[in-house]
Amino acid sequence: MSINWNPRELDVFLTLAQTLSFRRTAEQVHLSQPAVSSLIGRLEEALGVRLFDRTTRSVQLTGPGQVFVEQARLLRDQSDAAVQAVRNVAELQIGQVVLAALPSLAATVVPAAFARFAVQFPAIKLQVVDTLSGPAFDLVRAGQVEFALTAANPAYADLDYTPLASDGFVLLIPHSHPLAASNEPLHWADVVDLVHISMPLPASVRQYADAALLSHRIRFSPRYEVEHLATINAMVAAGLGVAALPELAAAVAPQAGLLQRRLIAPDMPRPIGLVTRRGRSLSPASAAMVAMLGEEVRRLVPDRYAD
Amino acid sequence: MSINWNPRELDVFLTLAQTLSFRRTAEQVHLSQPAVSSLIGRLEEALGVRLFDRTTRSVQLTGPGQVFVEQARLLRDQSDAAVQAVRNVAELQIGQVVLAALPSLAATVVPAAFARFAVQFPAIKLQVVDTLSGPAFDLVRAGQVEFALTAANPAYADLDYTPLASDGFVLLIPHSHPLAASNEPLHWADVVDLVHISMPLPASVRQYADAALLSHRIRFSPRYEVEHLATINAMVAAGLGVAALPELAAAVAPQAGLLQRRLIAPDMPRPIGLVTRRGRSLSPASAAMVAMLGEEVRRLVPDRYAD
DNA sequence: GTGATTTTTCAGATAGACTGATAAATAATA
DNA sequence: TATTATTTATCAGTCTATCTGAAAAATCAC
Repeated sequence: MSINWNPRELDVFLTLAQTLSFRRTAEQVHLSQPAVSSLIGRLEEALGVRLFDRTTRSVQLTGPGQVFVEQARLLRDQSDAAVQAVRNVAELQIGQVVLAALPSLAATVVPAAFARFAVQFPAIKLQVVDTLSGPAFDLVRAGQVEFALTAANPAYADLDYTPLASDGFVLLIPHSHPLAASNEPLHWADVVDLVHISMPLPASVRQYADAALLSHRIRFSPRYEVEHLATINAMVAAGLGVAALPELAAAVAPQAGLLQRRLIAPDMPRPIGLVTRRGRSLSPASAAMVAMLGEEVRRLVPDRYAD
Repeated sequence: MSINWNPRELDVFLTLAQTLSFRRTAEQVHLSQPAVSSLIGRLEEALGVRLFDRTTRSVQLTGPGQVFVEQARLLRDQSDAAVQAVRNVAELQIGQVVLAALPSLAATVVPAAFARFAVQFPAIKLQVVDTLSGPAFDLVRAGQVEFALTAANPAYADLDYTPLASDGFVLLIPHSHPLAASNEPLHWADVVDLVHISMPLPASVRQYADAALLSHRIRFSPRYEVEHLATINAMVAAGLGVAALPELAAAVAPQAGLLQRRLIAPDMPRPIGLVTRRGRSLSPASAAMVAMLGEEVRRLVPDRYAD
């Protein structure tokens, strides 16, 4: 049924249909004249139909030949369109990026990266799913997002994980605070007894901190508990107390008049990285987005613990 | 820009996209497995895009690969449609026949042939242009009809002419007429003095007869002149006289009770044949129609003068 | 680590397409 | 009518692209 032509053959056929001369066609398509003869002959044999009435002095399209001219034009256009469609994906002229990210990342590096990406590739649709670490892995595995920006999780060994940065704890203090004098890392033990402002217990940030500190036998009891990071920042700036937060959370609602000092002993780095389906390459659009996200993450949270 | 794919390659690609296994694809398309590998590799290189993410344990379509699946399906369908369209013309599933014919032929052999043709090839459109000999040649030359069924004309040497039959004169007589006794050809000289019924002078049939007889010094003066062949037949049948008509004209309105005897001395055969553009093959539909017309002509008017 | 399965790589074989030369056909010209 | 110019078809030889079979490399399961 199907014939084994290729676009080049169609091109030669269409050129002949236009010039009605084997010799001139041969010149135009950069083939010898016998090659054009046999190519048309093959096409006719494959179709089982004579496409040209020809003598040594005249070449004319037959009825079936005229029909095939229309069909060949359609085929050539379709062929070019197919290549173009694939190239468009490859060249970021079309496509989409769908990713999952932790709330703190979705509120910091993701908007920054999206803004830069949209300028460079305006035709790509962008979508971020704001979710916790566990569901982020599930979304990647189910193929609902192409990749996730989240904390490492050894429970999901069937997915690929590429570390980008480490999210350590910092102590948020006002400029005027005595601890603002130095830049050295602080020890938890030296600051737990200060007046702390934190989020309510159910918040993942708080869970994470409490659990980690507990394993180091440090009791952490903040005096103020407020719902929003912006409120914490404002209260710290107002001098009501200090706040121990993951670096990324501290960056969510930046405010003037605040300083950060790293908290160690224990150092509780949370490795932030890229989660993808194993053995599945990213779309060109996603690959470009990953590159930008990486830059933004490193700008905000230097990976002090890398290798 | 354009890639040198062919339908077979697309087929292999689509099979691989479905099976997601090089080995099984190779089996299905009857190729060795390395051949499938290199074929996909060539396709990827030509497109400049990776179509499959593959390890030795898994094969998955990439984003661009998915786009190309849709495009390849469209291309394959288009390719099949192209072949089908051409074959439909060739196999008389679609198409048209447009021919010119002399009035006497358009009223006799053409309807008979059309009737048979329409039964065998119901999808072909049929059209006949009822015209005189000169315009018939012009219509063929201008390409407005594909061929013409008409009398030979040496003035149009640039067109091909294929003789089919000869239209000689017959004398139409009633059964009861004394001349009905024999079947031998009659001599014009023996019948010009009978009571003749004919058409008016402007009619081509009459012009043709008068001119030919004049060149043989035979004076022809019919007593009755009527407009329609059917009327002539009826009058002859009623015993009002006889009628000298071309064989084909006599066949236009056949009537019971009439006999024909050939008229000779002079014998005035008008060669009836097929006129086509030189070096231009007929469409399959027209070729089939020509065959049927030939049969009908020969059935009605045996070519006594052929070769 | 071992074995089973699958894809990739490689070397050799082959079919099909291209080239150049030549033949055949046709129309114009003498 | 013969000759010439031009064009397409045919043919033999060469070459390239693709195929096959064997072996290597990679990956997962046990």
